[in-house]
Amino acid sequence: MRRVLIVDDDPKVCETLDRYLAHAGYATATALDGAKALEAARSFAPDLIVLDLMLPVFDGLAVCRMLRATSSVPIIMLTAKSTERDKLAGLELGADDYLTKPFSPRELVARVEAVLRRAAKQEQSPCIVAGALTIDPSRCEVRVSDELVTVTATELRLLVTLAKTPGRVYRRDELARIALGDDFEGLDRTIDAHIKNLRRKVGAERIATVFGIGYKLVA
Amino acid sequence: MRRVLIVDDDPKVCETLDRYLAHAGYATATALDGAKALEAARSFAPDLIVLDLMLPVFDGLAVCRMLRATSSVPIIMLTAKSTERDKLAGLELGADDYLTKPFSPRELVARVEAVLRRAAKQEQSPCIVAGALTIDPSRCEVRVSDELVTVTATELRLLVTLAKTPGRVYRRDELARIALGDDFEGLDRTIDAHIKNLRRKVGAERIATVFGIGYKLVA
DNA sequence: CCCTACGTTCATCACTCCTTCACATCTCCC
DNA sequence: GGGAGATGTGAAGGAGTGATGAACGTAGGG
Repeated sequence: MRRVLIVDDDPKVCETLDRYLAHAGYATATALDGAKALEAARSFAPDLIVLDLMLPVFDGLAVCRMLRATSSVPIIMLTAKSTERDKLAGLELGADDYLTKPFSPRELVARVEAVLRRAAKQEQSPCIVAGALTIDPSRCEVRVSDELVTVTATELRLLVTLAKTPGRVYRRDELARIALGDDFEGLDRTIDAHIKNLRRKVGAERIATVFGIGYKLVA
Repeated sequence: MRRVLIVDDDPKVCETLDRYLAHAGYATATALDGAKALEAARSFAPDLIVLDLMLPVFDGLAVCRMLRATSSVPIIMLTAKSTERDKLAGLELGADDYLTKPFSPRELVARVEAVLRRAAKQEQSPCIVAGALTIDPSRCEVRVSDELVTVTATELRLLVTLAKTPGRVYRRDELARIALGDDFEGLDRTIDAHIKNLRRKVGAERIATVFGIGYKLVA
């Protein structure tokens, strides 16, 4: 369940938004001023923050700036001022969206969903890129110069290990421990077999043998 | 035909609005106080509610709040007070629009149509499209190249999960947690059974098995 | 109350792919 | 260049994984 932190100095507004978001299936927390907001951002670890511009202690812009210093959590700013200038200032500081009061809570829910959807799309790219190789563990896919090749789960783990530090030499027992599990009891030659299969799929020239030691990915 | 519930403590106002809305082609019902309004909201199942702020038994804000706890039916608030503050309170509580008395009945009809148009637009948008698949969770419908297929609630949740990020591989336990609930204690093989049924309905080629890991929707 | 639809489980079959082996090939060192 | 050891490779076996149809239990509706 996605978590939303609501920051507004008006308890009534907090309560209303809280109820709407909870009803829409979100886990929620509220904070009434900037200091509490920063604390809650740490302790509650929200997936998204709804942040009012006018706040006691620290104002919304300050909170936004401080959050952005350490985190990239999506932020939706609420503001009573509707001039272009304010919109710009909010967006420049890293808000993902903003809403001008008054607004219907339903619209907020829609924005929250839109922003989370956008964020989720961005987040799904912990692809490992090494030369012509692009490895996407979350999709279990490997691309060689944009050509899609299918690899098995074991081959993928092996390739990811090698690709995280291209050029570094891994001994067979290291590779076995990482790709086949700490408790692997088989022969080192098993790794050879997997390397053979990987070479056939990604191109033999990309995986180098270091005689007497192990294998490495060519940089 | 769209259904509109009119809530006002003044029978004359009710009658006037009723006549105008009926003439504009709406099915109507009226309620004279907050309690009757809540009951009518259940029994009449309106597509939209016109709600006066000043009411006996429960006032308009209370009614709005109670309705919103369980429903997202569009609400237009009527009020004699015209200060910004009241506008804010109404919108924050979930009204979709508001009208300050006195107003012309014709204007109300226009607002009703605008709000219903907006609501219709929002409602039809959460379709998830992935390749030839179109999934409409709110209608529990799935289309495969415009061919309508019926799926069960569980199959739908499973398909929605997969379709939100096509290509991403989901482990069985992830799918079970999302589609069957956090507290699901059953076997992973249950997912297999649902996947089998889904494949039969949407086409086996659209759901790929990732050996040793789980399933994914082909992009 | 029965019936239907659905979710879950089980047993069985089919398949993938990990592992091993045997032999060929290569590297290094003498 | 020759030998010993290390690595490459194709094939085969088998453990583990997935697919499938049927059976069971249950909840909801007529």
